[in-house]
Amino acid sequence: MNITPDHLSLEDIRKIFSSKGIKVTPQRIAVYQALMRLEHPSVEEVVEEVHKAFPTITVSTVYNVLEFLCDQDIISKLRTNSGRMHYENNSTKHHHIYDEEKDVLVDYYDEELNSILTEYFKKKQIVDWKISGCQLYLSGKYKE
Amino acid sequence: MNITPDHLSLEDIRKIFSSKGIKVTPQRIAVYQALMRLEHPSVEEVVEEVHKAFPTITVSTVYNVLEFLCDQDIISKLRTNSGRMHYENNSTKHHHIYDEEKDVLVDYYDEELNSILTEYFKKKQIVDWKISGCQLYLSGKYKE
DNA sequence: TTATTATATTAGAATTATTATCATTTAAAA
DNA sequence: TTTTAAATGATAATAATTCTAATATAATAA
Repeated sequence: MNITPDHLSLEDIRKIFSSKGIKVTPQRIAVYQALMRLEHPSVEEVVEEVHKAFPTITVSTVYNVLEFLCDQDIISKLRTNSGRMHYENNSTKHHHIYDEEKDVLVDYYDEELNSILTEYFKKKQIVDWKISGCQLYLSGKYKE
Repeated sequence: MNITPDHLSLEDIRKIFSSKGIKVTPQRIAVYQALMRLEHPSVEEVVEEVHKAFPTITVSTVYNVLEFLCDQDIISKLRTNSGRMHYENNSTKHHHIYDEEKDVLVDYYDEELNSILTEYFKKKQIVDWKISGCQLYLSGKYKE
């Protein structure tokens, strides 16, 4: 079974932090919870969401916390061509489609593709590299 | 046969531009030639290289030309997590590995992978999307 | 060849996201 | 409760990129 962050209670979050020896602060919890509610948000979007529950948190802190959670491998980040950084929970493996027209990033889940890639890179080792991430970055236009 | 930009003469470059109805300017040629000599350079690196042959060109112009050549599908761009934009010729299809430690982008050529992906997305259409780009973005650490 | 004109180049200002600094506060161990 | 290393916050600094508007030029047509 795949535990997705959507199911995490406040106690679960505290546990994730404590188990890694990370101090539990209200700011970290708030940022993590905001990330649970959003899809690969930009920092600006995280700030906006966090402010609903925690109006006094500063932008600095949001930046600090997001970067820190990345270092701890609790969340991950990626940069779109627009130049903004986006963050997301390390839950289910997925890829991204970037909408060039609207400058929007969309999750792309594809279990079959995952298996193909995993299978491929299991047999094919890239010499001299220790690969930690593998994401397909599709780009195009959404036809509505 | 695959014509890679390394083999292009000045006349070839003029032809590429003219055939698309693009004005041929010394600045555009210089930028394009610089791109032929470098591997997915950042704008700063392009500027440095172009300056060797064309010291009076401005940074503005380099930005303009690179963006313009992208619009014309002559070159393409991608952004690393460091935040800088990188440009490269649209020659042979390839992917990228991003070295998280050194903040360096490396080309990853893999014909077998290309066929697998092409094959896969031939049979699997992503509904409501017109996909124009498909790149694998690997990240990790180089073991020297 | 020259005149015309739409387009390209340029210098510099403005913007934007992000990072750095450092004083203040706080979580959690002793 | 006290202690202290670490986290937060206000603000300044930076870096890459975009914008603006004046000037210059490539390519077309006369």
